[in-house]
Amino acid sequence: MLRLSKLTDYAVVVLVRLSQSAEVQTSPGIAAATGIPEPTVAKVLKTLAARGFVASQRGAHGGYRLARPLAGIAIAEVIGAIDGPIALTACVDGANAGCDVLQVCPVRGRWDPVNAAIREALAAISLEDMQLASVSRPFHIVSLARPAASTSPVPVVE
Amino acid sequence: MLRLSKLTDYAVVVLVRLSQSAEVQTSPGIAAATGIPEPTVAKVLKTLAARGFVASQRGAHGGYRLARPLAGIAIAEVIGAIDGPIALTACVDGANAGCDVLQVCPVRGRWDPVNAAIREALAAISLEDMQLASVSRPFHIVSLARPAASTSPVPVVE
DNA sequence: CCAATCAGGACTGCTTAAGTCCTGTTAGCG
DNA sequence: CGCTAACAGGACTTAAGCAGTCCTGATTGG
Repeated sequence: MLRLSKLTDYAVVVLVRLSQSAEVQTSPGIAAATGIPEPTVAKVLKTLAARGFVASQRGAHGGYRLARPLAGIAIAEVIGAIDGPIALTACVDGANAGCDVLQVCPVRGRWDPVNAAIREALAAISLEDMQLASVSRPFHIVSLARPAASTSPVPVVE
Repeated sequence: MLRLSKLTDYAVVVLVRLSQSAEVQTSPGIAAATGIPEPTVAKVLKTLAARGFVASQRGAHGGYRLARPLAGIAIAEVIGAIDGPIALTACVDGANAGCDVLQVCPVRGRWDPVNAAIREALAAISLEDMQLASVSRPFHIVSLARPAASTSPVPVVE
């Protein structure tokens, strides 16, 4: 499915949430605001803090705040921080030892341009872009992969 | 990791292999040539046949052959056929009912431009492109995600 | 008629991510 | 000075998805 991990999705949600206030916010507070389970929020925030996306304040009345503006954070960075390097197959990134079909694989290493293309596409979109899209447009998911199956009525929030 | 399923990787290998001969090729033969386990090759081929990428000939002396030229097959198509639609998160493609944080999620549906960007990138690369790259360039995997950690000595094939 | 081959599905084991919990450290406040 | 609120960091458990295998049936050439 070319699936992204949920943690990365959560990270984006949390970062956008943090951007909505200059004050420090606690992980329980963010959990309540986003609906994401508190331990999971804490886990994501710790990772984000370790990677320098957010700054933490320990002790009573502590919490987290953004360390960098949303506009300066590319999706690719968040994915790289949470999910690891962007690489579609295990063949790349030097871990070739585990590939049994290496000797005869006709496309080995050829995913590189594909990976590069995806990386570029993800580097060109910042979190602010996603947030702006959220404001300017309502919620429509048609014209994507599937021809708008629309199984369930989607509640549009303006 | 933004990982692609192995089956998709296999599908690409198998398709490229099929392109190297106009004759029908049996799944055991392809398995032997590619190093991929035979049942897995058969599984991939069945899917590819169902999606119209390859044509099958049943009975004795049967086998598979390409139904379309490599140049006309985009990576995105193969991924879509094997892995399902290209969508990074479960929020898209109409399956919104399962998202618990839907009501408060500030970026819901905002992955759409990201998905679209990736889809475009993958639609622009054909299997022939990957094959050509394989011919024109040797095997070097550096200058990718990681700064060439080179934990294990990678055998460079010139 | 027999053997080779594809078609299609069901089933199982494994890998990996998601989620939870525990312990330690830091900082404000009474 | 002690208590409490909050982050830091890791270990652990569970669950889901996928890879891989196998079985039965249908088709076709010799």
